[in-house]
Amino acid sequence: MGSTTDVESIGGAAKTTKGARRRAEIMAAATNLFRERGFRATSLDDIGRVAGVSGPAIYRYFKSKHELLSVLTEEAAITWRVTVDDILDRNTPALVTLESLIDAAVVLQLKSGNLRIVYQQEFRLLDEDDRRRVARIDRVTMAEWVHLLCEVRPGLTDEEARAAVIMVDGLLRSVSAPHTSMDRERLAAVMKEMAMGALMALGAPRPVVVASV
Amino acid sequence: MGSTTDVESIGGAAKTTKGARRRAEIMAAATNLFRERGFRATSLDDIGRVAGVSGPAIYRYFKSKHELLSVLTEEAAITWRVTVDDILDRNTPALVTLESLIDAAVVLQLKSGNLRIVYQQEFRLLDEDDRRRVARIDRVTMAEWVHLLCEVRPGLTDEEARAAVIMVDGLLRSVSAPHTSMDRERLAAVMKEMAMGALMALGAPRPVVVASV
DNA sequence: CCAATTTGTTAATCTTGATTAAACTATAAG
DNA sequence: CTTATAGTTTAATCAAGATTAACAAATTGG
Repeated sequence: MGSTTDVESIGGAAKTTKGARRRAEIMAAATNLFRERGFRATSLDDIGRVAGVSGPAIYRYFKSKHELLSVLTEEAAITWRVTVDDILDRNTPALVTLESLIDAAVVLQLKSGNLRIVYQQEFRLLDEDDRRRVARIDRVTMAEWVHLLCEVRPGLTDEEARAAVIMVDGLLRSVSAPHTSMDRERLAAVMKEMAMGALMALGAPRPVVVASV
Repeated sequence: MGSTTDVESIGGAAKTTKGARRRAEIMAAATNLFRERGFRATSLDDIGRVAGVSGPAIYRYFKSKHELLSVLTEEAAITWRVTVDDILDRNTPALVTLESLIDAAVVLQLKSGNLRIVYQQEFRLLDEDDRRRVARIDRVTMAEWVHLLCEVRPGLTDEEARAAVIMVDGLLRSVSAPHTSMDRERLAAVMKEMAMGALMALGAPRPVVVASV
């Protein structure tokens, strides 16, 4: 299946480099529009218009509007999964690993926040099969997080750790860079502080603050 | 404004008690369906079916499907605003007030999580006017939070505090009770710990944990 | 019990938007 | 230059679903 192609098609056309570029444009346009208006409120014509192509041309790249969504969500899930695996492979001490995960989550959120939000908000619209496939990817990622968190905060039950991970995910996901005038660095720092703060506060005695700044 | 009516109509029919009950059923059905499938993916027939009435009957209570959404989101915004105002009126010390706010947010999330999520996810589908109206309510609530947080964590800029509030909101909102097997009490405790932990970690020296449990 | 009003129902409309068809252009291999 | 193949376009389809219309049941004040 390998070739001179830039981006291997996950499930569409795009053999040539130009085709791959066009495909990417469509995905980018779709991501932003889905984010702004939602999947059902976005028409293929809308997507085409933004991607600089009009309407049904999208069918050259995706079997259906639905598949477009499916590819996007799968991409989001895989990206995150790969990132997590990568960090876990480093075999650093648990706390360090946890920090790395949060750093990575922050970076990803600031870089591809739109995709992540589309993933979260439109997941429910996937059909049974797609949902199952994507959920399977996520399940593994979640299990890793839970395991790690239980190591760092012994005393947490699995259920509690799972809830905690969901909440930290929600915390980070609620940030969209364009919404603030803060510079990226500062925003990233705040995100990390809060995420770590939330996790470390868990099941611990109320931490003693030595001094306030 | 009080009367023999159960629920004051914000903008529809429902003069009689029975009418009010029916109206409430429709709103409840809509809330749950919007939450599960999203506004556009939910048809009026779907809503009617769940509310025990069929299809276009809903027009007796709401001018349009759109108004139904608008009423729901406004209700969510107002409920939260009233709760916040109530707590602020107590004039307790800043830190206590902050804790009370979080307690209230947790309770509200566990009681009306669906409505809150619909509010967040479908806000973007409101038309200009509705959006503005609801946003105005929210702006005030947000300002109060930011003010309070700046008092508790001096050194934070307004922008930072605003981002922090958004993140804590995201943290809490990501919890849906049915998703976990934990009992309510425990879940609420975890939510509070994490929310407070996230906020208190902000702009503070890394807190020193005296002992882990 | 009766006319007015409120609630509902089912059978049209009408629009929007996904998907297909049919026909056309660019382009790369020969 | 010629042809097969991508890549596109515009003009049909077709279905779903929000409104509306035209009626019917029921509730209410008298």
